[in-house]
Amino acid sequence: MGVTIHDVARAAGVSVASASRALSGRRKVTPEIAERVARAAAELGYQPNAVAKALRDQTTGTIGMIVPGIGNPFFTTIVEAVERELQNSGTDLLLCSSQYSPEVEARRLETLLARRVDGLIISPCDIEASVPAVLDAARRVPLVQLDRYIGGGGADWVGVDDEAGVSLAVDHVVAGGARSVIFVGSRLVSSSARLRLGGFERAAARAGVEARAPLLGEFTLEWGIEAGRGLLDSGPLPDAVVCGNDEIAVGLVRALRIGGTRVPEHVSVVGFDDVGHATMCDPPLTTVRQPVEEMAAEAVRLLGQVRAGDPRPAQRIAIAPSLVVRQTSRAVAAGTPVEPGRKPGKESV
Amino acid sequence: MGVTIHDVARAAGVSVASASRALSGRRKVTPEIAERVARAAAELGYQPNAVAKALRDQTTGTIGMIVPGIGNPFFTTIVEAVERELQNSGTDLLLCSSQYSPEVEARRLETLLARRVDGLIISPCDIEASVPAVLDAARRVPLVQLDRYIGGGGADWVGVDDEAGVSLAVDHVVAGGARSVIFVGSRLVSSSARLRLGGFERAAARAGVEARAPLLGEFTLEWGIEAGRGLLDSGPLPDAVVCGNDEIAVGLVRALRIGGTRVPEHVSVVGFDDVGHATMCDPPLTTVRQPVEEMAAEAVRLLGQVRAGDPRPAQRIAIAPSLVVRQTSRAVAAGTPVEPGRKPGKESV
DNA sequence: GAAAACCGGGTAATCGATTACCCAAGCTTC
DNA sequence: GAAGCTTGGGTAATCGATTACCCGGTTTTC
Repeated sequence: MGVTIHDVARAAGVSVASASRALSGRRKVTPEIAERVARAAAELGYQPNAVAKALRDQTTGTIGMIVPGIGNPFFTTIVEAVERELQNSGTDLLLCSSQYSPEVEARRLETLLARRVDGLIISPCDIEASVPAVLDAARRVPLVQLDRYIGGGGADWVGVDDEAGVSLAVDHVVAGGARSVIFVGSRLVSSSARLRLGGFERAAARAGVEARAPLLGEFTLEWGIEAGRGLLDSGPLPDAVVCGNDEIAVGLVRALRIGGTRVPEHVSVVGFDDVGHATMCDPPLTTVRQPVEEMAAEAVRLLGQVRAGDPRPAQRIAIAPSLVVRQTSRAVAAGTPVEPGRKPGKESV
Repeated sequence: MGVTIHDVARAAGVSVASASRALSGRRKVTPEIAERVARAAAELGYQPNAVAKALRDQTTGTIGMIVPGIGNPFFTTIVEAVERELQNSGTDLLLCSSQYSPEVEARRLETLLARRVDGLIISPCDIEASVPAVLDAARRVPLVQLDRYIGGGGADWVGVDDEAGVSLAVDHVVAGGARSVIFVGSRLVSSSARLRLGGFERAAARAGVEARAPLLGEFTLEWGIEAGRGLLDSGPLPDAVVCGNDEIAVGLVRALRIGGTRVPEHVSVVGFDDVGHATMCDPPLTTVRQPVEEMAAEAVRLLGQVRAGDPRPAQRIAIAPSLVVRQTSRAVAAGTPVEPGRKPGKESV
């Protein structure tokens, strides 16, 4: 291991400067030297040391990305989109997971900064606890928040228009005849969680329908199942459930159906994200689609413009989502009156 | 950006050597200097440049990991396990996806080697096409294959005993009364695909049951659904289906049930991996569990022992899997509940 | 024909952290 | 009291690639 440009230069019988120039082509060399250097490099299997290059150039050609977890298909999808976006720019991605922990997140930020990434794309796991580490990082290096953001502004952000997305969902189920609706989402530790709940409440009020007290847990299938059971156990079902993401929606649908409730005949369910298995579940999920490719492209573009510690006020770029109607929501035209879902066993409240 | 140890030394009024020693503690300094340096470093917000350190030390404190895709929950699970394993060793992980393409994989290997990772953990996407790049990398840096491996040996490997796992599955369905079985897996581009099919055929022969011609596609839910439809369309169903992984199994179960076939009453289905949503699907999936934590621990341990280009013959460490019986396979003896306290056909988490 | 411009090659500085090596001061030891 | 040891600080080399700067030779220009 470790053939350096000095070895190549020696083998080719030239100076390191000539070897470097021949290999990089940044200054002309005679064809003969070019040829000798190329041959020597090939024979020795020379591969430039990116660490040395990074030190000299003061740029590593890498950008860091931190997401809350790689078990969630939404994040893996967006990571893949960012990767694709970076593909031909020659920079590559250092991917980290914060494991939904602000402490781990802060540590990851530290090491990425120590490794002198040229930029950072982060989806901060906690709207409050993530603030200091993210602001500090934004002071040192170009940083763009993607999907989630920290409270108080202070760093640029690209994401979906969560409120608009939830409004689409609410308006859709109301158009399908729903008079009572409920939101099943995650506890309010992230911006997404808050905006989606807020959007839900405003949209329900605007539509003049009954909004039940929301159920808040995690962005997981498990929580969806649990919430579905909870709904079944606690009196008459609402006409529609708007979920914080697809994982919750899939779990919820499953729990409802196992409990004997028909979806969408008894209850409409709408998800959020449209990634992973939304199309593949049974029945296919009506959901709000996040424009992941555009979000990734926009994040990368913005990152190229941001300067570290720029005093310019932070931008927030919210991209419009769209509703994808599949089979967990009632058709708009169905004017049949709402019929209460079948209650299993228990009576309550 | 960019406060160096020189700045700290100047602010503290000492030499860079003293500053370095005070910060690293690798040689004694007077308490007074230690104090002054610590204060200067804190005030300036000094953070050592990992790039410079790496160049000087000839070690980066990173290991690279390449998996075929981060969309597959098996790979994200094993990545998380490796991350956990590395957590307290101070090294961190550069994660890459080869996107199931040997060309992308070769490029990723190049850039990881250029960045002088201290080691590599890779699940090569193609048993044949991945060979040259992986062997070349193994010559330059300690390398351990995890899960999948390349043909012809030449690099150490840690994984599950695929043959034994499939045997468990076959023996289980046979014990449940199956007389005809079929394998639904992936095309034979990876070692896992080949070993699982081979194991299936041998186990079926040993058990003396009819083995139908296998259906081979991708390790995806989509392929599982397609294969399930294919089974329904092509004459009498076998008694049991052994799947190449859980994604396939979940898709297949869904397709069968939508087609009116009852699982496990008409057909038993067994998956492989036991990650992601195996427990959460309906009905919960009987599957072969890969001991992911042990595999990750073993891979990291082995990586610490491997030398680059070691002429010693490559090791293959196959860890024994276990069968997790849930509700997609028939009970071994009629009337015995497979999971005590749970009724088949009723969902529980 | 001389000055200027150009061309292509080499030497050494640079990036930042670490540390081999040197040196001065204070001890110990006989 | 002199030789030797210990202690702790500073100077400069090192890692490898790039490039500012210099230099000798050739070509161009007036």
